[in-house]
Amino acid sequence: MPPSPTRPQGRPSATDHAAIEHAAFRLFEEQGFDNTTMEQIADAVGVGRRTLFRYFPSKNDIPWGQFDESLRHFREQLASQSLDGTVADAVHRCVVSFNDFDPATLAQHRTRMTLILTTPTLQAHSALKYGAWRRVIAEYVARRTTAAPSDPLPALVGHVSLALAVSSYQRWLDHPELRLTDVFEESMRQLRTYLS
Amino acid sequence: MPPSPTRPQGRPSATDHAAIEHAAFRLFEEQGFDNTTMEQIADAVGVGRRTLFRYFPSKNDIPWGQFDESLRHFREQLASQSLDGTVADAVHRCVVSFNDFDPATLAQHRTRMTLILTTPTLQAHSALKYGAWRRVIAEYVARRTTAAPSDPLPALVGHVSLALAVSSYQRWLDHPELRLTDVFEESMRQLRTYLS
DNA sequence: CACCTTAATGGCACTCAGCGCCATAATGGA
DNA sequence: TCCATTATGGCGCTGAGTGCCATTAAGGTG
Repeated sequence: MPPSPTRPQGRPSATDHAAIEHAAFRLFEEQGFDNTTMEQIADAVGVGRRTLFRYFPSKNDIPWGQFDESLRHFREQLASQSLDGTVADAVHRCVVSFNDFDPATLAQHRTRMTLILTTPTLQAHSALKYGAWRRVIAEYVARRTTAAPSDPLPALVGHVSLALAVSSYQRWLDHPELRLTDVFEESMRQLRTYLS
Repeated sequence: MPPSPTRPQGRPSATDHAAIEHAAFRLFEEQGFDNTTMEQIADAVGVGRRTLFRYFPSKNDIPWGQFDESLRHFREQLASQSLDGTVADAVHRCVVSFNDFDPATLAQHRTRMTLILTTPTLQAHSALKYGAWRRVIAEYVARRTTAAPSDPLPALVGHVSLALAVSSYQRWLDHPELRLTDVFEESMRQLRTYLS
């Protein structure tokens, strides 16, 4: 027997993250995020409201999809950076690559980010998501600089990297003709110019 | 008759922002922010729950006090900057001065910021407050650089200034012996070093 | 086939933030 | 005394989120 994708045991799942996301985004687009209730999403998926909360800890987390898992990749990519260049270059490379999406999924990503960046409720929630992202960077910088725990640099780099990323995204959403990674590079250049 | 502080007319207020803040902070400290209900605060103030929502649009806004009003000062101070220096210097000066508090109110300010920066619920809500703060900076930069509305620099400067401010605050909260304005300066120096 | 274990579902009831509605209270003025 | 003005606060509702628990749908074992 081939060790088939073992269905462990127990009652099979009635849905999955992708199906919920799909139904939810359709409703968000039709009625807006705040006007869509978890009950409506549950009905659209064909599942109980209670079950939704087992897949996403909150309604605000639905637009973020598998963000938390993607942080693991981000962490690993940072860890595998060569130690030759500067810390700033390594961080910048990984931040850009973290946001370099397959053209096939780009449209979906644009929809996602538009929702997140234009809905106040989600703007607020994103602070928590961003916090986890910043922490990944801060941990890397701390390791690379063998900084004391109280060294302010790691946290600062996390915050500034986020600042660059979010303002790049805002520009990218306004200008669909630009490539996201190019916008990142341009923002970085602008910041360097501004500060000198 | 001296034009006495005209009490306009109508039923007098039963409380004010300061009294609510005071009662709320006491409860937040005793039980934590999330475990404190609006009803408890209302009882402590001696006022109806419904009335609280006329003074603060949400529970999350209570720790921010009169932040929205202070943005007006911030805007005016930026507007009154000399045009001699660089935009970066003007922004930096105003950001530092915005966070230069009277020693008498410093302890209160530290309590406030500790609460905001360590409570996840409030971290999330702060994104909305920060957004308004960033907009003030972005508007100033746009004016000073006569930027096209699509110019990315104003938004970028807003984001990066915020990044500096928040990481400075985190450091200041960890190190009570430091002066907040000094921490700002140090963060700015560190950023310049990091990027060059 | 009956039975057990495992794991997911989903209903129910509850708390709490927030909001719309509106009757009521407390003031100054005519 | 009556009126206009303005704040209060009670009531009832919606909707997110949670704890609890009975139920369902598998796989495995004798």
